[in-house]
Amino acid sequence: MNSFNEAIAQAVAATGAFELEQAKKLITVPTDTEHGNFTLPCFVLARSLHKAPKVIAEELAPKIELPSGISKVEAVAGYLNFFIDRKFLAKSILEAVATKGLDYGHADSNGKIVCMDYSSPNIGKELAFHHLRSTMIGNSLARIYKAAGYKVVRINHLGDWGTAFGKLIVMYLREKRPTDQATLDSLTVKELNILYASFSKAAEAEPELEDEARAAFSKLEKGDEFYHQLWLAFRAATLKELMRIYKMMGVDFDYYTGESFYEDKMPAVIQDLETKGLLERSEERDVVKLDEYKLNPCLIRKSDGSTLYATRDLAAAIYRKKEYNFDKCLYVVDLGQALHFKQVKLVLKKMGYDWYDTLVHIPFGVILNLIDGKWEKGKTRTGKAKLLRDVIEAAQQKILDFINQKNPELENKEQIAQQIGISALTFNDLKNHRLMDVKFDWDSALSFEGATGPYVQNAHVRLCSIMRKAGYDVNLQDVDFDQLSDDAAYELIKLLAQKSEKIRKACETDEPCELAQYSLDIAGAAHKFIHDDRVLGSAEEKSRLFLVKCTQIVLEDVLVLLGLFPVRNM
RNA sequence: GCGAAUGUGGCGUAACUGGAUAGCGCAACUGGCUACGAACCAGUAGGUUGCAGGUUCGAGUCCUGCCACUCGCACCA
Repeated sequence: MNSFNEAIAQAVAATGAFELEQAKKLITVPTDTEHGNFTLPCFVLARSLHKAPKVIAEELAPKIELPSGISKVEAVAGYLNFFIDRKFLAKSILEAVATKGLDYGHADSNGKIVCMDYSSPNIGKELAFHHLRSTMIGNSLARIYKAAGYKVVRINHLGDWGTAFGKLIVMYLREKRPTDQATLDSLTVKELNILYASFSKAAEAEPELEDEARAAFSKLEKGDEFYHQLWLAFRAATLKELMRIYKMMGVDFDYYTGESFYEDKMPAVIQDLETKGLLERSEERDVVKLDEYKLNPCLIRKSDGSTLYATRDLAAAIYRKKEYNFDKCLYVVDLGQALHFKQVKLVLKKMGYDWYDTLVHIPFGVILNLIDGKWEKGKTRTGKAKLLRDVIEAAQQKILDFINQKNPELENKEQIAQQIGISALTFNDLKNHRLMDVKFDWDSALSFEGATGPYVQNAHVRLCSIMRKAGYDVNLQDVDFDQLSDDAAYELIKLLAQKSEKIRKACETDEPCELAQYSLDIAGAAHKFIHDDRVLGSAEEKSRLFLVKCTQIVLEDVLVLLGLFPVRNM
C-alpha cells in the first residue's frame, strides 16, 4: 500500500501543484470507502493560489496521469480521491501472500538489536492475574519486533532478590518449619504464597517485623550460607510453577536473569558512582541526587548497606548494554513505576552513558476488578488477588462447556479449550491501548461474541473448515481475479494488503492493539465474505477458495504475533 | 502540593497522528440457518467527544485554564 502512496504522490507532484514530500505527507486513507482508497486534501493550496479548494481539486484531477493500479481519480469538495483497480490489487496482494506465506508483511532484518524485559514476576509468590499484562504485552511485542526486522533478546528479570526474601526467611523460621534438604526441595510456591501473606498480616500487629526482614535480607546479601540455602529453595519452588504456566501460555524467554544475577555486578556500579563523585550520603543512605531534574534522589544503598531496586536496574542496564549491545532496551512495566525508570535513566546519564536514552519504559494501565460497584486494583499483599492459574482454568472450563454443547465430538477438546481460553484472556488484555486500565469482568473477558479472542479464532476455524471440505489445494494459476472484485472480496483483500504497515505501526508505537484491532477487521471481513460469497460448489469456487487460503495465512500469522494459539477446529 | 495517566451513546471502546456524515462491540429491538461452522451476517434506536477559551480553511486529535477519577512522589519492587 505504501507503493501506491508513493506513486500517487509522484503523479500529483508531476502536475507541479504539490511538492513530492508535501503530497506524500497529506495523502491518507479516507474513513469512508465512498471516498476511495487514498485521498489528498487540497486546502493547503487555497491561500497561495487564491482559489477555492473545490476548484483546485477539480482543475487538478484531469491533469493527473494515473499510475498503474489506480483506476480513477475524483474531485469532491476539495479532495482528490483515488480509487485502486480491484483486479490489480487482488492480483498483487494474493500473489505476495502465496509467495511469502506466513512471512508475508514481515520486514527484512534491519540489523538492530532490542532487549525486552517483561513479565518479571516476584519469586515467592504465585503469578497473579495482573501479571498477565506485562507477560502478554511483552510476549506480543517481542514477536512484533522480530517481524519488524529486529533481533530480539527476551529477558525475564525475575524479582528474585530483595527484602521480600527477608520476609519469607523470617516467617519460615518463625513458624519453625523443617530446614532439611528434602523438605526444602519439596516446597511449593503455594506454601510460599501463604507464608508471604501471613508475614504481611503479622507485620500489621508487629511493625518491628519489617526491620527483622530487612536485617534478614542484609544477612542474605552478605553471604550467609544457611539463608542462601533457603533462598535457593524458595527460588526453585517458584520457578517450577512459573515454567509450567509460561509453557501453557506459549510464552518464551531467552534469559531468566533475575535480580540476584546482578548481585556480584553491583559493587562495581557503586564504585563507579563513587569514583564519578555522584554518590552522596543522605539520612544515612547512599543516594544520587537528581535535584537539577526536580526529582527525588535515587536510592542506591540502604542504611544497613544493602541494595535496592534501582541499584539492581542500573547494574542490569549496564550489563545488558555490554553483553548484548542493544540499540534499544524496552521495559514492559506498569505505569506506576514511571518515576523509577526516569530516575534510573538520569543516573545513567550522569554516569556519562550516552545510551541512557535508548532505555524505553513501556508503561501500561492496571487491571481493575469490580468490587462493591467500584473498579479497584487487585492486591497481592492481602492475598486477595486472583491467581492466574485459577482464571485460566475457569476460562478453559467455560469454553469446554460450550464445546460440549456445540461440538461434542471434537478431538483434543481439553487442549483446544485451554488454548481458546488463554487466547480469550490474552485478547481481552491486548485489544485496547496499553495505557488504558483493563476493566476485568468475567462476562466480557470470557465472552464469545463481538470483539473477542473466540470471535477471531472462529473466523480462522471457518476458513480452515472450508479448505478442509474442499479437499484439494488451489494455486495462483487457478484464480480468475475478475471473480474477486465484488465488495465482500475486495474489502477483505484491502485488509490483507495492510499487514506490513500494521506491523510497522504496532512496532513504532509499541502497541499490540494495532494488530488486535487489525485481526478483528480481518475476521469481520472474512465472516462477511464467506457469508455473502458461497465458495464450494459455486462458479467462482477456485478463485474464492484461494482468497480463503490467503486470508487464513494472514490471520494465522497475526494471531501468532499477538501471542494467541490459532486453532483449526473448535 | 508537585508530577503522570485517563475522560467519546446505558456499559466497554476506535478513529491511519489536524481532514469529509465520529466507526465498532456489549446490552435493547428486528430480520436471516433444509445454508462451506449461526461462536456468524444484516438492519433499527442510541452522541453538543468532561467544561471553557484559543490556534485555522478544518479540532475527539494541538495550546492554555478549570473539573472528575486513578496512580506515583526517600531505606518495597
